[in-house]
Amino acid sequence: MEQTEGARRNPLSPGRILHTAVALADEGGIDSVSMRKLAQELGVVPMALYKHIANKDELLDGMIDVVVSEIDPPGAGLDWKTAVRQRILSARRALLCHTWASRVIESRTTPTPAVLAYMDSMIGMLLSGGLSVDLTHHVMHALGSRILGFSQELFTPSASVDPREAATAVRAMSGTYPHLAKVAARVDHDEGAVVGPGCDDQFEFEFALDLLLDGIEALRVRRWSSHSSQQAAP
Amino acid sequence: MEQTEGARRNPLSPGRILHTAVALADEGGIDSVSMRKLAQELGVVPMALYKHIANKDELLDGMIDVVVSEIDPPGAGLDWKTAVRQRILSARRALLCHTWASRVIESRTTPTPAVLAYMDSMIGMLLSGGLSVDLTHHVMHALGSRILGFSQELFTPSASVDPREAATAVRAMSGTYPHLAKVAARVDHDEGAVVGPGCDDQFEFEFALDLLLDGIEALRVRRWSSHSSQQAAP
DNA sequence: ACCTGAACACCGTTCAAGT
DNA sequence: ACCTGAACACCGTTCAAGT
Repeated sequence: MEQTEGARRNPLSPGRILHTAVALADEGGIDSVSMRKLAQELGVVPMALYKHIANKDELLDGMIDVVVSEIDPPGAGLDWKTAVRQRILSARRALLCHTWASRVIESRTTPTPAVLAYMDSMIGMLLSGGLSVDLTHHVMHALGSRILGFSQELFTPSASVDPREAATAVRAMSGTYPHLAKVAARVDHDEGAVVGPGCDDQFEFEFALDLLLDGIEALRVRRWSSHSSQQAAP
Repeated sequence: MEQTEGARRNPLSPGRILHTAVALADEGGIDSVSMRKLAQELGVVPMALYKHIANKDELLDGMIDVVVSEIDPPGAGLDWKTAVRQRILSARRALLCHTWASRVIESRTTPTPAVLAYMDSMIGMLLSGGLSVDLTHHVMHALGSRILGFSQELFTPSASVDPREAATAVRAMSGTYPHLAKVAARVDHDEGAVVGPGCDDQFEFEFALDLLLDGIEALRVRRWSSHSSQQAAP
C-alpha cells in the first residue's frame, strides 16, 4: 500500500540506475554489473529495474553514453589536425577513467545516440578542415575505434606486471621467440637508463595517431581521392 | 566396465574437441560454443571434456591457435613493406573465415603460443627489412591488432543491411546528424554509380594499412628514433 | 579406481500468484 | 491493478555417490 522508506527517500530513475551501474563497474569491473547485483546495490528487488530500463542491453548503452558525455567539446580556432588530435586524446582520457568502457563498446552492435553525435561532430571537424567528403569517409574508417581513444593493442598488459618477473620471462622466451625477446630486452634497457620512452602507453597511442594524422594531412594537401587513384595511399 | 561404442569408435582428443568447437562456432556463432553444447555435439557427457582440456579458457585459446595456424607463412624475396602487407592480408583472410575469432582474441588477456610465434615472425620481418629495434617496437604497437587482420572499426555493420532501408535511415538522421548523413549519402551515391569504392571493407582495411606502412617506411628512410625526436611522427 | 550425474552458484528474463 | 517472488532456461565447474 505504501512504498518502503528507502524507496521514497531515493526513488529509482534511469539516471540513478546508470550512475550506480557506472560506479559499480569502475570499482569492481564490468562482471560485477549484473541486474541482480545492481538491484542489490540500489536496495531494490531485481525486477524493479525493469520498470525504468527495458533490459540489460539498454543499461549497457546508457553506461556508454555516460562515458561519451565526458569527452570535451572540440576546441575552437585550431587547424583540423590539432583539433582532431586534442579531441581524440580527450576521448582517450574518458575511456581510461572507465577501464570497462572499451570492452562494453566493442560488444555492442549498434552505436548509441551519444556515439553517433560524437562521430557526427568529428566528421564536421574534418570537413571544415578542408577534407573532401570522399577522403573524410575513408579517414573515419581508417581511424576506426581510435576515434574514441581505443588503443587497439593486441593484448593490454595486465596491471600486475612485476618488472623483475618480466625480465625473467624475456630471458626464458629468448630461445622460442628470439625477435620478440630482442625488442623486449631493448625496452627493458631503455626503461633502466631513462633515456627515452620505453613502453609508455600514452606515447605509443600518440605515435600511431600522429602517423595516421600526418598521412591524412599529406593526402589532403595532394587532393587525394579514392576515384582518381589505383593505390589507396601512394 | 566397457566404453560405449560411440566413444570407442571416435575417442575424444584435444584435437577433435578443438576441431568440433571451431566448426560449431563457424556455424552458429561463439555463443553456441558452451561446454554443454560442445559435449552434446561430440556425443559425450559435459564432464568428459575436462579430461582433455582444463577449462573453457584453454578451449578458447586452442580455438584461437587453430585460426592463427591458417595464416600463410611470410613470402620470400620481397621488400619488407610488401611482405608485411601480404602477411597481414593473409591474417585478415583467416580471421574473416571465422567471424567469432576477433571477438574471442580480444577477450583473452594473455597471448597464446601461436600468436606469440606469429608476432615474433612479424618482428623478424621488420628487423630484417632494415627497421631499427626501436622503430620496430613502436611499429608493433602502432599496428596493434591490425597485425592479425583486425579491421578496428567502431561498429561492424550487421550482415543484414537492406540498402533501401539504409537510405531511409540516412534521410531520417540528416536532421540530427547532418555531417554523418552527408558522408553516408555520398557513399550511397558512389555505390549507385559504380564509379569508385563506396564502402568496401577490404578497401578501407587496405587504405588504413597502407597509410601506416607508408608512414613507417618514411620513418625508416629518415632513420627516425624515439630518442632523437620530440615529436612522434614529424 | 574411475566415471558421471546431480548439485552449486551464478545469469537475464518471464510469468503467475498474492495483495 | 500492481508489485514481486518464484521459476525458467541457461552457464562453467565442483564433488560426492555409485559402479
